[in-house]
Amino acid sequence: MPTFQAPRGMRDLLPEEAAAFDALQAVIEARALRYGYPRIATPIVEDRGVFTKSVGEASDIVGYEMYDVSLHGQGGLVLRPEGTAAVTRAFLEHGLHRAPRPVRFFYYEPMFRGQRPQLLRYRQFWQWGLECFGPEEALADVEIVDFTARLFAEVGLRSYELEVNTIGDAKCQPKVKEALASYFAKNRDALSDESKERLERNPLRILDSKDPKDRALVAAAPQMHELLCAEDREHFAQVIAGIERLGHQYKVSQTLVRGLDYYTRTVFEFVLTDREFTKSGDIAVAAGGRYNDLVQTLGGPPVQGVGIAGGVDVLHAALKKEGVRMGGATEADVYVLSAEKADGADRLQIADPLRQAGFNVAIDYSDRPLDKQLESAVKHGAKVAVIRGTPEARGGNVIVRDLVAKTQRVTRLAAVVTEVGRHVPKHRTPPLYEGPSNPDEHEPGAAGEAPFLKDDRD
RNA sequence: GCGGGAUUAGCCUAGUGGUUAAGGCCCCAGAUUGUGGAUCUGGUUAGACGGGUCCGAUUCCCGUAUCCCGCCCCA
Repeated sequence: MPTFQAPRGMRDLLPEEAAAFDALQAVIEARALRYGYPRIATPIVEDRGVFTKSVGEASDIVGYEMYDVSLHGQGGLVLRPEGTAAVTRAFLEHGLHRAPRPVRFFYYEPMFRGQRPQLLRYRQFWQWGLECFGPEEALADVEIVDFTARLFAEVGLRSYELEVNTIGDAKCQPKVKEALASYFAKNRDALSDESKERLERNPLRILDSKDPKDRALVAAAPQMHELLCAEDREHFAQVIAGIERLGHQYKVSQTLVRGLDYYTRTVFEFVLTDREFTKSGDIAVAAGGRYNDLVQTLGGPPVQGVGIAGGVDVLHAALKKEGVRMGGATEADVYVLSAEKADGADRLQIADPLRQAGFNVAIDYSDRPLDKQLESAVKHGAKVAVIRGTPEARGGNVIVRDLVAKTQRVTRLAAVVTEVGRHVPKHRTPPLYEGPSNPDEHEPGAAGEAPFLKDDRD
């Protein structure tokens, strides 16, 4: 029995799953770049205040879901429970509120919340996210929804639906809360105990209560959109028009509110609809919204923003359920074996040019009989065995054996790379630098277009 | 954080208040002085952890841990 185990709600990603997470990151990050959202990485640990100020003192995340971090008894630090506030902190710390707007970020990072683990709810979980600082235009909200819908289409997620709503801005939200609070206060006795508390803390949250008692009251409550200002309604109308124009399926839910205090106006959730995931209530695969006051809340100038966060663990599970394959091979294509004992250096020497050439090559370290080594190579998923040390594989020759076709040929050492290449693919090493090519190399008219137009003012 | 269920080897499953806890898969080795996934034989590995009841517990009870379900909340 293991003496240690991973902490509650935290798990290991074994190679296959880790590869899937890497693949998801690559796809999401590439798309983010295509939308103009470069990656930012912030520390896993942040000042507690970053979240208490932004997410809301009264929210559960801040209340009791944050992990304290201390060094030599010096506290005040927490494991970040979400990305938006952390990215906003970085945005301000580096003076990026003075950078050309909008300022856009993508992130893909683990988050930590001390919540009770449940289906697809972990204490350490991965989120991808987008943050856009600057624009007040509804277009930015629409683009983020568009990003997510097209991302899900690209990776093959089908069973989800999109819900959108608006909850008003700083001027308006207090009025909405007040109106709802007074309505629910009048019917206080009919509310669930939970909602009686919510009445004090955040009456908006009563709207998405699951309790049947509350739901009846909510159904008869004043409609959110009737309580909002004209500007909020207009902004929301533009969001809806944009989503519609792009042909994305959506549903307006006037009871959709979010648990984080910083949201203003637009809020949205992408919720899984597969039965396996709806058994236990809604599971969001991505959610976000507009946060027009967050930057100010954290001590910056008035800069509006909008963003989204998606659960990688959730997305991974949903895609798996839909039969989508993710991640590259985790096993070497080529195995180097030998019938000779204690010739490890020779095996490494054979492997080296193959590796240089881009093949994934593993070595059998043992002096076991050749049949054992072959069996082991097959069990490790190898497609090709390179065998040395047999009578025919001497004097500068090795055997290259196709383990799938069960055919082989004796090959000169100098030709091993070529021969192996007939059976398994080479893998490209990602470039260390992927910048613009030398502009001087560009030849005007090379693609058939006319040479650069001359500017008459010159 | 609150409530309910579960926990037998690396994995899946059986069984029992009483001597060496069973089987399958996996893993290791041998049959096969060396070309594989089969077969046969052998081997390693277990009742989450800590208490209690009892002559004796893996089996009954309690606590703790983890997982699952519901609530809260949320990606």
